[in-house]
Amino acid sequence: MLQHAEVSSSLRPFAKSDIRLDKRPAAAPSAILSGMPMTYPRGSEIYGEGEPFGHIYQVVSGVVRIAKLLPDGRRQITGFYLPGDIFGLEAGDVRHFSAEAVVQTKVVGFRWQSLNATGTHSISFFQELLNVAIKDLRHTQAQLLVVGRKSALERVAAFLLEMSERSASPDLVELSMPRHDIADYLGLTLETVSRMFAELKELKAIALEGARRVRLLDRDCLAGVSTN
Amino acid sequence: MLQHAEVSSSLRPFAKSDIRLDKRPAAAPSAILSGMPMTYPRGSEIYGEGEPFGHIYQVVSGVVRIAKLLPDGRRQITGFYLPGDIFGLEAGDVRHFSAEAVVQTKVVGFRWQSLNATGTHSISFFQELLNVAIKDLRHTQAQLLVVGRKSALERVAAFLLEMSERSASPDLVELSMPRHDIADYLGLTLETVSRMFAELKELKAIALEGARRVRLLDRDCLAGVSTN
DNA sequence: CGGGATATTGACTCTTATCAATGCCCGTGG
DNA sequence: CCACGGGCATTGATAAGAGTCAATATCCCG
Repeated sequence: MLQHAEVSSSLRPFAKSDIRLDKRPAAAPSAILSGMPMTYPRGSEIYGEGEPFGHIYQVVSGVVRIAKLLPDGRRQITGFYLPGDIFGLEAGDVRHFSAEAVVQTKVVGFRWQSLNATGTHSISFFQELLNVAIKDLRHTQAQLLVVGRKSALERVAAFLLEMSERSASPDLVELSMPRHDIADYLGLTLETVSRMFAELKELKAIALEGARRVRLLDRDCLAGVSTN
Repeated sequence: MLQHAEVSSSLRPFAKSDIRLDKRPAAAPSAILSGMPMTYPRGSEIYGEGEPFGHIYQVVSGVVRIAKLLPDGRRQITGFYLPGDIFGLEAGDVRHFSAEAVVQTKVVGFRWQSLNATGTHSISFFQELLNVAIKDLRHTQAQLLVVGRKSALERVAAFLLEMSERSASPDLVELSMPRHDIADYLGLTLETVSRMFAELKELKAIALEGARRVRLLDRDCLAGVSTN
């Protein structure tokens, strides 16, 4: 196996050797892409803002976050991508956002150039890709409503419901991301996120089984709090 | 002419007769769509959340806002669409957001069903549509950063720079939307928007020539305030 | 040009950010 | 197996920014 000896601690910068090109192609959870899988360690960058645009990706396992930074370090995460999700579409030739692995993550990447070459793919392929982009757009617009118009408690409740809907076990949600990432997704601070978790606990809407494992006790309460 | 006798005041609901189906097809500013133009009076709905998805549109003249409401009336505007812009793409068969004319607005609409019929259009048509969706996605992601992470003053400065870039006369920007719409686009209240305009005036970054006409005096100052 | 919508400004409140201290988990090594 | 250590999370006290309510002022829309 190409497995390297040591995975870095989360503070050391990642070397190229940390990113593993897997030997065998693996079937992706959903069918529209196949390609050479790559494995990224927790916290590593898949691509960065300003880099040339070359590939689009599908998550095989793990979680990816798409984010943008302001010069002073403030960060907004625009979305989390789970197994089966496609990310990395660009309209121009340069990346406008960065993509990072939240935990150790396997993705399959595909050269845009070859996908885009006329003759290689049918109209239905581009219709499918158009659908992916439109759904992503819809999600980002919905998130804009959450961030622009909801209170801190409503945002956290909405986040938990979103993660629950996308989870294999809707009543016991594994949050693979730290509080800081949740905060940067919701436009809050990590302290406020923590306080809102505590408040939802008092409302008996959730129970925490360790910081990253949330049991949803009262989905109706959560939905009411979230103001859908 | 099909012009109806009276256009409503902004509080009365719009009748179907308020929406004018123009007699002659008009060339759209950009080339990928052509169709029957429709004219909507100021404040009227082009489509509403929950309605079936039938058409996509291109703005010919005027301004369109895309918005979503919470049950209690809070509203988030996700974007303003100017002449040449395409809006109204959906992934499913139902509208997730509403579209309204900010001022009297002319659009051309196209049946999605016929656009989407195989054989009617080439791959490059769908590639072009994919580009439209991706650019819209990028814009919404950027707006999420503005709303999630910037201060009120930064948001208003960013808004003015955005409108300036999209304006025919970049130094004298015509804002066709009221303060309330700007607030709902930026995730603020109209009072705060008004105060931030006043603050930018004190900084000599802008001058107001009536509430809807903004002269940009110091673009560098605006860009500095906006923290790009 | 007239009047109702729209915008500005002010006083005060409240939510959330900030700064700071403590606690807890989990992985690591003895 | 347990103790240790370090990132991560929680909790508390205070401050700051934006919201709310309210009273004019101004502007455009017809």
